[in-house]
Amino acid sequence: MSLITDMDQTSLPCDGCAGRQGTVCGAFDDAGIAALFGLVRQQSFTSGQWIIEQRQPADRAFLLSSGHASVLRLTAQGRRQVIAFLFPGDFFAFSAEPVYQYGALALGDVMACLLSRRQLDTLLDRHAAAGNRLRRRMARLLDSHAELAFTLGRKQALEKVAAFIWYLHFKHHKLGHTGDECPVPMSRTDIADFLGLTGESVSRALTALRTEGVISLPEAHRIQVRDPARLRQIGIVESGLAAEPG
Amino acid sequence: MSLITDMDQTSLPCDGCAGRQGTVCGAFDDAGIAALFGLVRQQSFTSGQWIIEQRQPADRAFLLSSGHASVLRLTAQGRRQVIAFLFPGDFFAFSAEPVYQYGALALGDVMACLLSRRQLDTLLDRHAAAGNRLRRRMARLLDSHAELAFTLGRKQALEKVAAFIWYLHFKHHKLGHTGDECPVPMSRTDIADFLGLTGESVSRALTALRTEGVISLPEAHRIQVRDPARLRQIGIVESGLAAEPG
DNA sequence: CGTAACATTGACCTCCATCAAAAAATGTGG
DNA sequence: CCACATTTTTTGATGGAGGTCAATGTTACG
Repeated sequence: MSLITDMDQTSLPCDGCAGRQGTVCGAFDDAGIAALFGLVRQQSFTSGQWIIEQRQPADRAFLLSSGHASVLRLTAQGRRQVIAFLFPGDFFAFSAEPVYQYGALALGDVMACLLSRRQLDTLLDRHAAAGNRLRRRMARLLDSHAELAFTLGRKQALEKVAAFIWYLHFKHHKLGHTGDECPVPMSRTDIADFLGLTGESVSRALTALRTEGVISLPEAHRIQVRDPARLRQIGIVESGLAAEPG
Repeated sequence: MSLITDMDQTSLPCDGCAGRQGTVCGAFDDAGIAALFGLVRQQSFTSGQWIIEQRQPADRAFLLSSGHASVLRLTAQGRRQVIAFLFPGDFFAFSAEPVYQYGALALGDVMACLLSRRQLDTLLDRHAAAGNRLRRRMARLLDSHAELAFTLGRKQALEKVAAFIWYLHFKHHKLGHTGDECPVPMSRTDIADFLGLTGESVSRALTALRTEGVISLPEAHRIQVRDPARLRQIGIVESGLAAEPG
C-alpha cells in the first residue's frame, strides 16, 4: 500500500503550497521543507476524480492541502475496501510495491500538492532528521492500522460505527476545530467500505445511536455527539492516546 | 502498535545472536550490525509465555531467532485480535505509544534476542543507511496491513482461510523451505483471532477445502497444498509480489 | 497410559447482507 | 427561487453466513 500519515500540528503554514493555511510537513526539518516546496506542483480535483490511480506506477506522492480523500482498493470482482480517509494536511506516499495497489479518490473538491517519489526519496536521504521523524510517523500509522484490524475483526456493526464517529471527531478537533458537531465528508457507502459493512447497516447503526440519544443528525452529512463517554464506550475505543482509525 | 517486520533474506547469519542460523538484520549496514550485536541479550521462552506484555512500557524490541510468536491485542472484555504472526528472523519494535498496546506471545519454544528501544534508536540515528532501509521495510509492512484490512473487511470465511494458508506457504518458502507441505505453528483459535472468525469456522473452512481437494491435512498442524492455483483463486490473493498476510 | 487441551462435527440462532421501496438530499435548468 | 430528475439515505422484509452452544473425536503431554 502506501504511507498515509497526518503530519504534525506543530509545524508550518503551507501557503507556498496550498494557497491556504494548513498545518503540515511535520516530518521535515527546515532545510527539508525549503527543498520540498521547490519541487511541489499543485493540482485541483473534483469529486470522484482519482488523485492516484490503482495499478499505476508508484512514483507519485501527494500532500492534501484542502478537502478530503479516501484511499481504497478495488478488486476485479468489484469489492471495495477503504484503507484510510485523508484530511487536510495528510500525506500519501511510500508504497513498497512498484505499482500502487490502492488508489486515492477525491471526496468533493480537493487541492493537492503532488511530488515525485524520486525527489522525495532524495530529499529524505539528504536530511536524516526528516527520515527519523518520518519513521516515528510511520510507527504511529502502523499503530492505527492495528487499531483498524481490531475494529474490522472483532467489533460488531454498532460498535464499528460508534468508533468511526469517535475517530471523525478526533480528527476534527486535531485539525483545530471545536464543538461537538462535525461534518461527515464521505458517503455512507464509503464508511461501509471502510468498516467492512454495507451502507444500509451503517445507516441503521446511525439511527440506533440517534434513538439512544448518543448522537444527533442535523443533516445527513453532519453529526453531533451528545454523549461522548457513551459513544466511546460503545465503540470500544481504549487506547488513551492514538485513537486514530477506531 | 509496533513494527513487526521480516528482515531480508540477503543478509547475515545470526550466530552471535541466536546460536543457530537465521537470516536476519537486513535493515542494518555492517557497522550497524556490529553495534547491534554488542547490545543484544538472548532469552528463551516456552509456549504461552509473553515475550512482550501488553500495557507495559514500550522500551523493548526483539528479534525472533527461532520458533514462532503471535502479536495480539486483548481487550478488557476479553476480545482477542491477532495482528501478526512472527517467524524466525522477524523483528518486533517501534510502537509510537509510550506503552505497548499489543503483546507478543510465544507459540511453542522460542529464542529471542532482546534489546532496548533506546539503544536501537541511537543506533538508527547514527547509521542513516539503516534508517532508510528500515523505512522501506516499514512501507512494506504497511502494504501488508492494508492487505489484512481487505481480508478482514471484505472476504468471507472460506476466502479468509484460503488466503491464510497461501500466506503460510509463502512464508515457508521465503524461509528457504521447499515442497507443498508446511507446518501450522498456531492453534485454530489463533488463526480465527487473526482472521476475525471463530475456531469452529476455521475448522469448517479447512474441511471444506479438504473435501474440495484443494488441500490435505495429514495432521492437524500440517497442511499440504494440492491445488495452489485454486487456493490462490479462492483466497483472492491478487498482489503478485507482496502477498504478506493474505 | 490416562488426562487435559484442542479439533471437528452437529444443531440452532443471531446479526448482518440482500433485495425492495419510500423518503430525503443534491443538483440542474428554467 | 422553484420544479423536476437523479442520487443518496433511510426504512422494511427476508434469507444466509457465520456465531454460539454442545457433543464427539483427536492430539499432546505428564
